[in-house]
Amino acid sequence: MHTRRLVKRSVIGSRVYVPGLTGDAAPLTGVIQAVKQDNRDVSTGHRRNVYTVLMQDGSLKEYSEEEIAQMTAKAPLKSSLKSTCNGGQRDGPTQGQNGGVQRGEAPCLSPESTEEPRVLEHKRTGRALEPEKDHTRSVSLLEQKRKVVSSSIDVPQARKSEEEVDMDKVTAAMVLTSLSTSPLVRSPPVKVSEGLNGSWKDGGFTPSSYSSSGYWSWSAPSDQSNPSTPSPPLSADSFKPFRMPSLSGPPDDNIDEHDGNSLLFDEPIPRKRKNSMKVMFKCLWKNCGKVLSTAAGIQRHIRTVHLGRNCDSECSDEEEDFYYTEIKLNTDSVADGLSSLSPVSPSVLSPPPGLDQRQPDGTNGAKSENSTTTPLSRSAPSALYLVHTDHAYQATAPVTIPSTSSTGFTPSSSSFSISWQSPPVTFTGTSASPTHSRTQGFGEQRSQTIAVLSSPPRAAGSLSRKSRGEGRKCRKVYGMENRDMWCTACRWKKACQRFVD
DNA sequence: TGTGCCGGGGA
DNA sequence: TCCCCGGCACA
Repeated sequence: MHTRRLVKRSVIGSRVYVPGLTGDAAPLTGVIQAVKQDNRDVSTGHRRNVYTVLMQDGSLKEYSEEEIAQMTAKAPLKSSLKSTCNGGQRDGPTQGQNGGVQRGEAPCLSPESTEEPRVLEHKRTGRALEPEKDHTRSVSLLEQKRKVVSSSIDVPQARKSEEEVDMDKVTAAMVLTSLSTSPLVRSPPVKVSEGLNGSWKDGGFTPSSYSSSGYWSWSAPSDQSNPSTPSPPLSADSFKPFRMPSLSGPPDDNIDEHDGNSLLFDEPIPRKRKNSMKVMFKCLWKNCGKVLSTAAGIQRHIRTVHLGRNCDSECSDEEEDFYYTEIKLNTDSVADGLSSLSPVSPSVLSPPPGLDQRQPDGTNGAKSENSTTTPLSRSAPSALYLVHTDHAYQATAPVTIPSTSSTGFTPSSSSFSISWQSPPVTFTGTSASPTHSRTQGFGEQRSQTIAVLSSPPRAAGSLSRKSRGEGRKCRKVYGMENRDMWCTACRWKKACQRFVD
C-alpha cells in the first residue's frame, strides 16, 4: 500500500534561478512551469530534466537541470528552488521501496531543506503527481488538465481535510484489497519482477496524474492487472492473453472477462441451490439488455456505451450500478460459452452515487475525458421483469414502483410497473440498485426484495428472503403442539398464508 | 438459537 | 398435487 504511494512532489511553481541572457551574468528568476525529461542525453545515459521556466518577462524558456542547478548554486540569495526530493511533510515517509528510482531522479536541485511558506503554497497548489516514468508528458499539461477537471466536476474540497485523508487512505486500502482479490485484477503473464522493480505503472497501476493531493487512484483498466498487487494463485484457465486496454473500442466485448474467477474469490460463492445458477449482469439501459458475466464488465459497458465515458474503472463513480442488474440464469439454458459464473462482486451491492459513496480519489482521476457528459441527466433505463413464483400460494400482484428517485435515477416514465408472472424460463434477478420507495400493500411484504428497483419478488439467493415480519405466524400462534391448526403453508414450511404481514 | 420459508423430493 | 424436510437467512 505504502509502496504505491509514490508521492513525488513537483517543482512546478517553484522559483528558480536561470541563466541570464548574457550567459553567466546576473541570474534571472523564473517559475517552473513544466518539467520534462529528456532522454536524449545519451552520453551519460542519464535522464535529464528539462524545466520550462516562466520568466519574469512572461516568456517561457527551457533550461536543463544543470543550468538551473548551477545558477541556483551561484545565486546570492537562498534559492527558492525546492526540489521534490523527500521534502514532503506528509508523504515523505510513504515513499516505499519503489521510491528509490523515483527519488533518484527527482530534480533535487536545491541543497536547502527549509522551505519558504510561499514555496510551500506553490507545492500545495501546483503539485502534480507525475510519475517519473511518464516523462513524455508535460506537467503543465497535466496541471492544465487537472484544472479543467476540477472546474467541471464537482470535487468536494472538503477532502483536503486530514480526516478525509485518513478516510481516503482507509478507503484506498479497502479498494486495493478488493482489487487484489477481485476478478478485476488478474495477473497477466507479466513478470512479477517487472512489476516490483520497475514502474508499477507499466503493470497497470498508476497513480492518477490528476491527483494533486497525494491520493492515488487507479488509472489502468480494470482488466489490466497490477503485478505488484499480491494475487491469489491463479488457476491455469485463469490465464488469458493479456489484453491491452481498449480505449477506443467498445469495451463490452468482455463477456468472458472473468471466467474462472470464482476460484479466485475469497468471498463465499453466492449461495446456490442444487440447480446451478449463473450470475449474470444485465444492462438495464433502454433497448440494450446486454448481458455480461461480470459486474465489472457491465459497469464498463454502461460507462462507455451508455454514459459515454472513455475512462475505465478508475473513474467509476458507482453510477453504473444503477443501470444494470444482477440476474441469475439457469445454467441449463445458458450458452455454454459462459462456462463459469462470477460471484457477486461486493461493488454490485454498493450504494448509489450520491450516497456518500466515495472512491479513493479515483473519481476525479480521469473525468475530464467526458466532463461535458452529465449521465444523471440521461434517460435511465427502465425495466420490466417477468418473475416467476413457483408456489401458487405466494402472492402475485403487479407492483408499481413510483419514480421517486432522489439520486438521479429517472426512468423515462413517471412510473413503471413490474408484473409478477410466470415466465417460462428461470430468470430471477436481484438488483444492485439503491432502495427506492415502492407502493406498499400487496400480500406478502417482500420489502427487502422489492425495495430495490427492478427486483423480482424472489431473487434466488440471499437477497430474496423477505424480512422477517413481526406478524404472527401459525407456529407462534398455535404452537408446535397445535400444528394441525396451522395453515397449510406453515405446515409445509412455506410462507404463511394465514398471517400474512 | 429460534423462526420463516425456499427449494427439492418423495408419495 | 400433497406433503415433508434440509438448509439457509435473519433476528
